[in-house]
Amino acid sequence: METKTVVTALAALAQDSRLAIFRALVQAGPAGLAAGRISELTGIAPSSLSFHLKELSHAEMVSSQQAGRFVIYTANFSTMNALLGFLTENCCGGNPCSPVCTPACSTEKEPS
Amino acid sequence: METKTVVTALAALAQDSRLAIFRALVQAGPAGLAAGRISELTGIAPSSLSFHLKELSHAEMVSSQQAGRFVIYTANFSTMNALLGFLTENCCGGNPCSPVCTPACSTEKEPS
DNA sequence: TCCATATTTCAATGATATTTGAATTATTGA
DNA sequence: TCAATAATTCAAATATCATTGAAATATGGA
Repeated sequence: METKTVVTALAALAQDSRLAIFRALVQAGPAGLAAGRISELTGIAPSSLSFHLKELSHAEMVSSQQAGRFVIYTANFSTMNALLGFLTENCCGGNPCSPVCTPACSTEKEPS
Repeated sequence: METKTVVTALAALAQDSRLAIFRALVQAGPAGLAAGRISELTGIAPSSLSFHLKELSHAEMVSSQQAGRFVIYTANFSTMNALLGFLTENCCGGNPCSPVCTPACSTEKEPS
């Protein structure tokens, strides 16, 4: 993972609303959540939510797919794990560090 | 670790200059680096560096100590580990996908 | 003491981020 | 088709962040 990508991913998570969104999606698992449901769960206004989801998408922290009238968002576990990998290697190097989930959390589909 | 603290820590690392500073300090290990040395290594101007070091300090990602004319900065590994702990917990904890957590780093240093 | 070095602070500027509400696009069902 | 629902886009306002250079603080050595 390049540092530019890492900074983008970190910045995506380094914000109250977006961390809340991402956590909700992680909890929801591979099934994901519709945008409106995320709005309900987090109390973020739709237009603001759209803005943040776009940020998270751009950072490839979440994926989305249209389902009828709904847009379903899912946490992108592979990016999350790559980020964790980078942080563990580069920011924990040569020091005692905690166990990390290596591949784990595989999503059903991988839109690329 | 509270989410407010997490956001602060993530925001501290979510910036080119600060990620570079932090990585340099991680590489330097417990001995740390003087501010001027960090400036040399990263090419960040002193006043800008001070600003970023303050951000990192405020997020408790680095610690500092006066040593004569120099101020020595060191990476704060405990905060980093706490951050990784939070992120892995939220990545793999209590969600539908069965987590398979394995220790990513042994006690010995591995060449990367 | 005086001067050079190391670092921080400050104010000003420019650049990004965030939120809001209104307007827009797209889909479903009657 | 029309009306209702789901979500996004847009522009404007506000807030926060990052960089710069000059000035200030502090330490060590001649």
